[in-house]
Amino acid sequence: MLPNEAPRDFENLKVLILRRAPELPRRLAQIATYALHNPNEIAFGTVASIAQNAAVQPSALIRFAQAIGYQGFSDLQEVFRHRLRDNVLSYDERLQQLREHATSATKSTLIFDGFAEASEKSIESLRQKLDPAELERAVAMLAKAETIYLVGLRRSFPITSYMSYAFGKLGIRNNLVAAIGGLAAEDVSFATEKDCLMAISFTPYASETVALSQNAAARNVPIVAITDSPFSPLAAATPIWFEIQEANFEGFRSMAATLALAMTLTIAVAERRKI
Amino acid sequence: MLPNEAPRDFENLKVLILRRAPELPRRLAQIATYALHNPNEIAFGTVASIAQNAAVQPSALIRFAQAIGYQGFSDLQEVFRHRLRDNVLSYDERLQQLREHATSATKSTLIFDGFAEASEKSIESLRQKLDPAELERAVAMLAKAETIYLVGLRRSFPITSYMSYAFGKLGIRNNLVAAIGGLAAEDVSFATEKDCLMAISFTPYASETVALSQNAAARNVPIVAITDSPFSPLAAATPIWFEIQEANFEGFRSMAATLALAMTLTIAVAERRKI
DNA sequence: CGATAAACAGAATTTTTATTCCATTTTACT
DNA sequence: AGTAAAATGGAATAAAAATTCTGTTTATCG
Repeated sequence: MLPNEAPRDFENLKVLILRRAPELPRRLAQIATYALHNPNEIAFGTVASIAQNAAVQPSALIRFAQAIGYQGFSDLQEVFRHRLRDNVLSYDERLQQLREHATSATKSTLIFDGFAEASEKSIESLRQKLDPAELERAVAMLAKAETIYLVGLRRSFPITSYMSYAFGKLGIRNNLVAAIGGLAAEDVSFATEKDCLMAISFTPYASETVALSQNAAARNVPIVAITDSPFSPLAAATPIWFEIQEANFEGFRSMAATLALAMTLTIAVAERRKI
Repeated sequence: MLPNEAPRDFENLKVLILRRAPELPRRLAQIATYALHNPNEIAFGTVASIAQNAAVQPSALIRFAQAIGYQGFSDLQEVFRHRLRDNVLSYDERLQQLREHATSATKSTLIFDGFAEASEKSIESLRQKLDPAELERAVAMLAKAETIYLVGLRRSFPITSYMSYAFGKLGIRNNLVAAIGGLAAEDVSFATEKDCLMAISFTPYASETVALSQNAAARNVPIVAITDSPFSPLAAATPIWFEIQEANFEGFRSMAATLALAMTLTIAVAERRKI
């Protein structure tokens, strides 16, 4: 072992682990991966608890620590703890710090800060406005559906595609309506009163989304909508809808709040179904 | 002592300590002050070390913890530690907190709160870790590309599809690689050294994404990657990559930080091109 | 394919750490 | 000021945790 192994700060430790990992035995390499993935777990856990979570023997943790140059696991753990000791501030403290500093060096980080802040604002604002009763009704309606049809184009497509992925994972039948070659209309025409349509659209409202929703509404297909204004054509056509006003940065709207709501609906529906 | 003392979250604990401090015996009040001033010390120290720093006897710490309603010092310490973990409060903890506050809420809003919190934490954590120089390099590389190839499957697909939409709006030539019918490989095989590949993948890494990236790397196509660990196969194959560890709620990872970074890259590239 | 060394799991042991107990001091009250 | 109750310090004990050790398995090399 070379001199000056066993760094006392986290950054160098990370480098060390990365460098040594490939040449470590299987089980120890597994621990290396786990450690970088779950630094907080290492910082707070006990040898026994970490061993359990990482699916290794307690003794392997000590061997790992010693293999990369520490005296024992506790010695290594110190470094993980140290990182949290001075660095991590509470939320409020961090936000505070940010406003005071605003030391974004480059143009790119300015942009990132802008989006980060827009995201946080959007989520905070939705959190305050979101009506629990409305949410419950939407969840109930979606949970009852045989098939959930997901309609969202352009800006909204990432959201519906996420929902489709998550519903799929959760074993909930869904149909991601993709407007390729104008076939969208046919997809949705299969929807019945026993299904449910989830429509997402923001200004300027994509005409297909609006048309599909109105068509579905006319055929008594239940609809849940996410949109950005009570004047949206989606709101007009739909008894259950959520208003989300995303904060924007330089004209580019965040999507954080919409995404959070989409995830909520997805999981809540799955939970509801389980009962 | 009223029922339901002993909060499990730091915010309420702070309130409790402040409320009880005036009526506590001298030595215990001293500990109360010390605890509020040195939360990290409480979180990481041992009874003996904290006692020394706070100039009290070890037993006083246990008495303090019990006096404000905890079973022992370790029980109290848990709360101080929890604050530093980036784990979002779980269901149970939220329900608990709710009972303490006597606020009415539905299951769905609990889920929403969970995702909102996870999103905020993820973004904050990325904000701290994001390296401006790395970001600049990524932007420069993407800005130079004739065509930007976007690769991301499953969980990552919403992100790449958003980027594709935004790039399109901004008049930046891009190619959203969709792995439909195994055609993805052909798409990317057109990429040359003058283009750039943007690859996004998280555990468990989609094999197509990894294969495409490696293939592109072998042909000297510049690559920018977003992934969740230095051990990720994407990190190995790529000189420029970003590590994002999204906080999760009940096992479902937020995507807020990834999305914010994606938006940043998109806009920053457009800005760079304008010059 | 067999021998040797490395890696490993799990139990045993040692060390560290939290908690309890009790004698002494301080405080509050008459 | 005297007494009872509460608070405190510090040692003793109990609990928990880290580390070491040993027999067994797995990999490596001839």
